[in-house]
Amino acid sequence: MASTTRQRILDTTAALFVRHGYTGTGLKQIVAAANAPFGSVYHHFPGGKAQLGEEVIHRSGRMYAELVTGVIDAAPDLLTGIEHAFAGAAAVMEATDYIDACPIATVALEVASSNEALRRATAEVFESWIRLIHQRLAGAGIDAGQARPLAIALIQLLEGGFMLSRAARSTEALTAAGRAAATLVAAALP
Amino acid sequence: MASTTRQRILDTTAALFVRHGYTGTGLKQIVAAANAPFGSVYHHFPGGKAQLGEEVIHRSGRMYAELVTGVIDAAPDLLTGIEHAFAGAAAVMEATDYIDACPIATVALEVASSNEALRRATAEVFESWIRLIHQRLAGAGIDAGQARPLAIALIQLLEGGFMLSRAARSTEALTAAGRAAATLVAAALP
DNA sequence: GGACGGCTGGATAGATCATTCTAGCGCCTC
DNA sequence: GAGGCGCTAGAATGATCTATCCAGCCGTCC
Repeated sequence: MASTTRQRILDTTAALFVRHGYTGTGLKQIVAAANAPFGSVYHHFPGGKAQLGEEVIHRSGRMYAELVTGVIDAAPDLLTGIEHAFAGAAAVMEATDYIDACPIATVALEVASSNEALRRATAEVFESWIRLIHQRLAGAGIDAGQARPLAIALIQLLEGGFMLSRAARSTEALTAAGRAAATLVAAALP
Repeated sequence: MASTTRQRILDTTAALFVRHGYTGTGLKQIVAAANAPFGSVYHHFPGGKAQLGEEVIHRSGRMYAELVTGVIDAAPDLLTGIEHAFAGAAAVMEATDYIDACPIATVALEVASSNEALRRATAEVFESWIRLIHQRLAGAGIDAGQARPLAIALIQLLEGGFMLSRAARSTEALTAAGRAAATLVAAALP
């Protein structure tokens, strides 16, 4: 029972969403990759692909938040923590052949104008990320008025960095994003 | 002959790509929206959906570059030009019910790991944008070593701003992106 | 005027999509 | 040991997808 069928479906779907997005990922493809029976999808997710997608978005959002905040909190100070996060993202991208980027970005853009439930799910994930970064910025002494827009900008740099890095198959964009992020944080620090 | 069938197909496909992405847009959907005969798609684009997609990416990339550089160059100085670009993007988003964002971002993420030809097309568009912004930064006196990574960061802020704005259906993210962009440019200016 | 070719209009094929349904396996409880 | 139920397994369905193919329209050029 190391992994239940349900968990395997969730994990596999998350991985396929990163590569091919929501509409580009088929249910048959999911069960084949997860070594799961087809019927189990509709047993565990009666709402079908939409419900599965929603759970994957929330789950991936939570897991990625833990990963990034873990990196930031492990650093001696906030600025180096931010730098580590971007450097780590670049390293993972290179190591995974420019596949393992943001787990929900592709889906977020795809569903923003076509699926209200999924759009809301991605919005909730982004908002939770903003809050987590905001906390850390405020904790480092950045004043309230600046902290939230700065948190948003940092996430945007990361997302944009993933986008350009994947397209160009190069870490240059993420390196540039990390540099810009460090500049912004350093300027806001008291 | 105000618009040829071929142009109408290209325009309509571009609009649908923004909303639903590459895999989410069907050929039948395109010809229906473009009021074009089905056979014309394969007459004008013998390579099928892939060729059509590639042309749309390059075409949209060129048009959007003209739009943004037009806004920047019309401003009295670079810094206000950048600010106008972000403010304009936010205004367009709000006016179009959070649909008209970056014309190639959705497709770029979708095809990055699944369609090499299209991935390369998006990479070429991003690279051309980087060069256009780079020129203007260098022209304003920002030194060569800083100008390129800064150009990349600005594009990333815009792309990330679009992503978060569309998801949240709010201009907050684009406003924050514009503020961060202005901070970065101001810090780099001599 | 007749022929040719670019373009249109749509039927058709073959694959794949999400979804539903039915049957049966295996474990847990009484 | 018997009954019930969570879960598995896959067939069947109808819609939709890309792509091919062919017949006909219409302007242009011989």
